[in-house]
Amino acid sequence: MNDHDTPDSLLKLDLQVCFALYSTNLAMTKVYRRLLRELGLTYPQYLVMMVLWEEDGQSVSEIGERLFLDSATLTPLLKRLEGMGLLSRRRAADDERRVRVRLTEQGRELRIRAEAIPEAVACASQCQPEELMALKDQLHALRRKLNG
Amino acid sequence: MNDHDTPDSLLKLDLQVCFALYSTNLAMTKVYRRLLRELGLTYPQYLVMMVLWEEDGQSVSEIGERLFLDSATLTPLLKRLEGMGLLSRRRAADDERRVRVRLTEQGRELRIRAEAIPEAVACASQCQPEELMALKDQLHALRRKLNG
DNA sequence: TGCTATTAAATAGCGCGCGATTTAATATCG
DNA sequence: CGATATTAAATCGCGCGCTATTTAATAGCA
Repeated sequence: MNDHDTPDSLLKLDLQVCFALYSTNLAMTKVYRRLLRELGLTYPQYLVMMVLWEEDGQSVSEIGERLFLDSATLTPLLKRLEGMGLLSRRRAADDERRVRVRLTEQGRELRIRAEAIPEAVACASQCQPEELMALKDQLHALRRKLNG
Repeated sequence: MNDHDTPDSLLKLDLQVCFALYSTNLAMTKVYRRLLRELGLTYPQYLVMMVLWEEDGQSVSEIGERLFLDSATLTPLLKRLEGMGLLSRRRAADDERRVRVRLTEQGRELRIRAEAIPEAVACASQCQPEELMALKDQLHALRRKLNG
């Protein structure tokens, strides 16, 4: 039975979109898991490292704004990265509520090894750049609407 | 700096797609969480219920194939749904390795209350049906490539 | 100044998702 | 038949992601 044949096609359609989002995200995470294993990182940890590679010394909430995550998720994650020797966490001198997160030398060096990851993921996706660009834009638009 | 200005634009582009997928999925889950709270379900539990509403009496691995999940995820989840009185789990008589999952009367009845969910999600997404359809197809295509 | 409100981060508890392993039942083959 | 291989589900341990709450520091204001 096709969606268009049912009176509630709109309802079923969006369900399929949400499940497509959910299951594709699982598939994407699996690809990253395999690639990131040799770096010793999970995908969320990799995202945090990328945020810091782009701009070091951000606070927990600044990182959270970039990644749409809060301190309940980030604090334990950052502690694990700290335990691996990739970064340091210290209260800011001017405002001791804030915790500044700084890369260690080892954390900065990891970037070089991580630069092979995107190409490997692109290879696994086997998509044309235009497709990926279009998909990205649609996802961003949907995210904005869902968050707003 | 625009992606097109850098020599590694392809690499950055796909990163953005993966993060878009990740963060949009988080946003989608948040919307569902609020809507599903009154039903007492999480989004993965809701997915399992939908699979069973569509065809009752499936085994754990059959449910898993539909949802791209394995028994390590499903067994505890199904036990929770069983504890809520929504379904029963029993070893199949003809092959005692398999566990048949059946909806209870209460589980079947929940479907009526759940029918309001898709419309509410569609409303939150504020997208045109054509957009959602296009997005769904692109996600399915990407998922197939990532899984394959 | 001193009081309250707000903010940042941390914590506790729960439910996924999964890699790895275990247990038990069935299938296969000599 | 019996030994081995395969399969289905369960189990264990870990890392998110989140709600709700707590702790501590700063802001705002009489």
